[in-house]
Amino acid sequence: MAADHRRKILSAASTMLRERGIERASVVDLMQAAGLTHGGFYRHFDSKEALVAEATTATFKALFERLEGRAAREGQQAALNKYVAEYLSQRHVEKPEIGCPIAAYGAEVARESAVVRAAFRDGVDHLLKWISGGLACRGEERDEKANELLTLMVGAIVTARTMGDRTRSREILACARRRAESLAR
Amino acid sequence: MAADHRRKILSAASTMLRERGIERASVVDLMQAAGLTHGGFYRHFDSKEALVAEATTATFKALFERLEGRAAREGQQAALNKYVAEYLSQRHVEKPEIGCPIAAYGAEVARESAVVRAAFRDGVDHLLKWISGGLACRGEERDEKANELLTLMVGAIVTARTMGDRTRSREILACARRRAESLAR
DNA sequence: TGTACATCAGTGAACGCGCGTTCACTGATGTAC
DNA sequence: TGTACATCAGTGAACGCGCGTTCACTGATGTAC
Repeated sequence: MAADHRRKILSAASTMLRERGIERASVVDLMQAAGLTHGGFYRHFDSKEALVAEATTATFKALFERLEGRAAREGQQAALNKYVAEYLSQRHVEKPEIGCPIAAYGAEVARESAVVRAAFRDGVDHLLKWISGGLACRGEERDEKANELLTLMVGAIVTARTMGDRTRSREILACARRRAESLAR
Repeated sequence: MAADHRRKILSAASTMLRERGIERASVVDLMQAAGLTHGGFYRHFDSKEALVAEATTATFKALFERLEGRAAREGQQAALNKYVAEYLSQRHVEKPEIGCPIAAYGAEVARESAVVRAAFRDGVDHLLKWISGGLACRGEERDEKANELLTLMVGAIVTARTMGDRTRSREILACARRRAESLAR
């Protein structure tokens, strides 16, 4: 029961952090979204900061489970291509709450405590490794391409989200997709 | 005197917004940084929101003045190359307060009011046009390259800042720089 | 140029509000015999 | 299997704090004659 509630809080946090950012995701709202009252929060987590770190880890973990499941079924290259296509979509621009945490609150993380930054960094590291594993080439070039690809994807979503305008954000996505395809093939 | 103070508030806001993000840049701290007490704020601006919009416009304006000054002196292509080199530098990763507002608080802007989003969008639009003007190629390809270049730059800084680790952020910058050079030549 | 008055920038205390966090309490869960 | 007790998750009121904003007041600036 308690463990179940803990999972619910983490899941609500995972969503709300990406939707609202760290600062605007309050403990009260979070607990309400998990179907609880705010007082019980500290039975599960030492502080909001600790929750943010753990929820970030959980968000990345859920992503990797999806990615690795796909890779096992369809192969690494196909899984990477699907991930890139999903990432560079209008849907991702409009639904930060189910999307990439780097694009959603990466900029905020730089101003957070060491615990949060460490959780985030581990996620980014792992993601880079996974992307690298799905690329056709070998050696150093592979890591370089993975860096460029992630950079391009994050930048495209952040920039597209600032535009509001669908036409402009579609253009930005289309340009990123073109380059991503040439990197991933 | 009053106009001078107004300018000082805008300048302090321009810096502090990039350093701390929108939420964490409080009116009290802002006014103190401008050498004033917080009470007088509302003689100059209707609300914090109005200030954020105007400060964003001012930040972009200052950027364009620098860029266009350089372009007049050294030519558009040279000015673009210099801008890209400055942007994709370790210094930019470590000093958000004097850097690009898109990388610093672009992700936050998506959650702000229409006034703030409009100010931001105008800045991004203008920046894309300026980048496009500095590229060697012509026509549609030029706009596409400008989109990809800005996307790459924003993504590199956001991602590098989440890493904390200098070695990793340097790698990310180096990869982005390599691609940027091939786009800008 | 000098005087009288209106305007308005700036001060600092105060406002209500939402935040993260604490705490006394309730009641359910789980352990010991 | 049943009873007694300890543990602990969850509630909801309350805490101090910093936020954006307001306001009565002060004093400097600027205009009118």
